[in-house]
Amino acid sequence: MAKHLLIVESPAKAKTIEKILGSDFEVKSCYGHIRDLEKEDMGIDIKNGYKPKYIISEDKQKVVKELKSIAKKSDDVWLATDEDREGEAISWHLCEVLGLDPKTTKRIVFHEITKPAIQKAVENPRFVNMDLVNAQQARRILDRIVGFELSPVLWRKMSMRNNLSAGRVQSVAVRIIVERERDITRFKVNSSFKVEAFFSADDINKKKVTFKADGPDKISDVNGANGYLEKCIGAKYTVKDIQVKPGKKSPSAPFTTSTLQQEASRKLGYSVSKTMLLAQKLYENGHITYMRTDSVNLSETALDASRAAIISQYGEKYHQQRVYKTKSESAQEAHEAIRPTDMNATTAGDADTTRLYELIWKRTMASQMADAQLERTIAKINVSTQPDMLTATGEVLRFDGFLKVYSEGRDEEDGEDENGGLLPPLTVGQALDFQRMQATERFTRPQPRYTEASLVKKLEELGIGRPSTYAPTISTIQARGYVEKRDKEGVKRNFQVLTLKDDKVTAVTDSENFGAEKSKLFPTDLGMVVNDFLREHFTKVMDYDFTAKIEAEFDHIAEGRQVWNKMIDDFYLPFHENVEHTIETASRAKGERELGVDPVSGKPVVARLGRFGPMVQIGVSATGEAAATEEKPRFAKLRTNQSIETITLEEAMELFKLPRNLGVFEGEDVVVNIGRFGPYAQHAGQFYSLKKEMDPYTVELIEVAPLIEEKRKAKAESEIKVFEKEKIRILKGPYGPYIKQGLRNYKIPKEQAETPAALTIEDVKVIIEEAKANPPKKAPRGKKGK
DNA sequence: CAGTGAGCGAGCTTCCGCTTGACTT
Repeated sequence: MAKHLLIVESPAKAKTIEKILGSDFEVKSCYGHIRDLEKEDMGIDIKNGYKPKYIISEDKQKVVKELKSIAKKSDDVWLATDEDREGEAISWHLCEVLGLDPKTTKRIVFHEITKPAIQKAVENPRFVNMDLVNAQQARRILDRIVGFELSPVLWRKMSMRNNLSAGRVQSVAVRIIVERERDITRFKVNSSFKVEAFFSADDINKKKVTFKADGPDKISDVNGANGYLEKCIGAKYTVKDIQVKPGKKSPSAPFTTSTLQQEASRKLGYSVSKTMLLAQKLYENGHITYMRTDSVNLSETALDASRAAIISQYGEKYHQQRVYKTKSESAQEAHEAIRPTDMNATTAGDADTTRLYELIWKRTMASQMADAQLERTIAKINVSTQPDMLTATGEVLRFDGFLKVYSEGRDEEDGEDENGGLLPPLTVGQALDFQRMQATERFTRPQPRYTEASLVKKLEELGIGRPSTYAPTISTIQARGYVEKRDKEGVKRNFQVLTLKDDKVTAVTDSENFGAEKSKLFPTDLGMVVNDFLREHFTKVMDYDFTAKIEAEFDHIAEGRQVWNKMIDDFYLPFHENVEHTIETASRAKGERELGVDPVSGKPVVARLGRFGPMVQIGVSATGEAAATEEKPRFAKLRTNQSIETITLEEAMELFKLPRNLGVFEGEDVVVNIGRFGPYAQHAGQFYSLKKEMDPYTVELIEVAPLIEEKRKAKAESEIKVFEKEKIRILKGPYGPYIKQGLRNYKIPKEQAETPAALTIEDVKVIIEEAKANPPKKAPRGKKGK
């Protein structure tokens, strides 16, 4: 029997540490927080100094019971939760629950799971730091107050749905998305002309190659561009000056949670939650260190291992030991950076997991490798008819260094500044062989919409959220319907190109597809209306630096310079008064916007958020007695990519043209409309998707009728048996026969699936009953309890 | 993939951070 019980947060860590410590210690995990504020009355006794009321979380009952029984049998208990605010609080909660005295119970900390680190920790135990615990309690209580007081305000003041929420982190995340969207809407596109000249020259092997030189500053309009090219007709081009400058590139720091999510998104196209899921697997299988971290630090053992791997694979000159410092002020650095546990392992699990592992491996290697050495050549070219010179730039890699294994991906925001590759050898005074010059119209671009990963980057910069909450926060704002992840189709745009060749300037109009985006975050109308409401009434909490400000106060509490419930009191009194005042005075938020008047009836047309989502409306809703006499207003739902903020009167009027009744086919009306999945026709209770070339606004019955017949035929072929009265059908599916009742499908048990036509209605009912009795449970993420 | 859209009001919803399962197709 082990003498000491040592408790850590993560079970995967427990296993490793037990091996290191040997049989004197039994190492168990508590799986994170074991207690939380109860939900009734916010779990805070506000009148009594904000005394928190904790309960053991339902999903931790079992864990706590087990820890209690082992603790009883052990000589003593050691607390080895993470060394940060949350970890300290977990240790204190463990003391409370296991009946330990925080003043005497041994508390140890380490930042890496290596033998020397753990042994050193065991030799230097301390006790629970109550100041730090109080800082955590203040954090927890403030978040509960903000979340549980603001959300109910939304329930009362929003016209839509009832699972709305607001919080210190999520509401600011939504604000970031909303403001970027409005920047894009407001953005004024400017165009200008960029001049490029093409020359040919001999390369080192006396072969002719073409190289490019850039013209002077951008020219603002087509006349200017034309004038510039005209002036160059017949000009002589000579090399005036050549400069060669050395340069270097350095590797990035090893991965933190946030940078891993960004790179996996840019290079592998993984969503933030996919990255975390795969990283969790890698961690549990012992391939990488802990994946929720804000530290860029590598342990001594990791430095040694990567040095050995670099030297053996690439040689001594590729190695350069580096120590990185965290830029983020909010970092708590309880763990190491994310790195492989074994630098010699190359694969780990299935293809997707291995790709993520390789990314981590390469990034870790590169972080300990030498700089890449560059040589940049800048040649100035004189134009005999112009005062300004052209510039040709070339870049050559002299030593690849860390680029041998890894180069970091780039966000679109970083812009396009590609340098040409190699320039042919040039000498000062050399006359150049001119081929052509062209002035191309280019357009300014607004900032791109956020991806999940670039939103995480922004949140981290603002110090909002923690590594363990980035992925859940992004899920929450989508689940609440504030933000949508979707693609945007590009639009065709024309641009002009002027070309000077053979002493003649010619102009052509070319076209490009622009503005196409994939998997970007768009605010919904609900998101924008909620955001505006919160910004108007709760300015302080919605400030980008609100978190930073309160974090500074939590630090004061942690240093023992401030009393935690005094800090909460200072926040709560004005905040709560603001909540009460808003409930009393603010009107319901609808985001209403007048678009103009209906040209036919002369009635006003408005766009607003209705009870069932964004809509446009002709005419004003009348209430009371007037309602009986006045003509009712007409309503139309907005399409998926329309917004009440940007929809025009013309677009709104289009919406009222649908649904269209095309006439009668086989005794039933055919109605076309645009639904959630695109344009469709409805006939005799069935839905038929329209073909791409069919426009729901103009399509005629003659075109739609064959579609219905064709689909119906295909359907009949897949039908095995139909029970008309019960509206149940047995159908042929790709995985075998199945039963369809309304929208729901039921699998047919194996034995019966062989002769589906033999099934009676009684058999079918039994199958459905049984399927309903054992419903396939869907596990809602993060939901616990009933 | 419908239409619904005002207001009444029972009974519901909600936060952030720390950890993993246990579910199907």
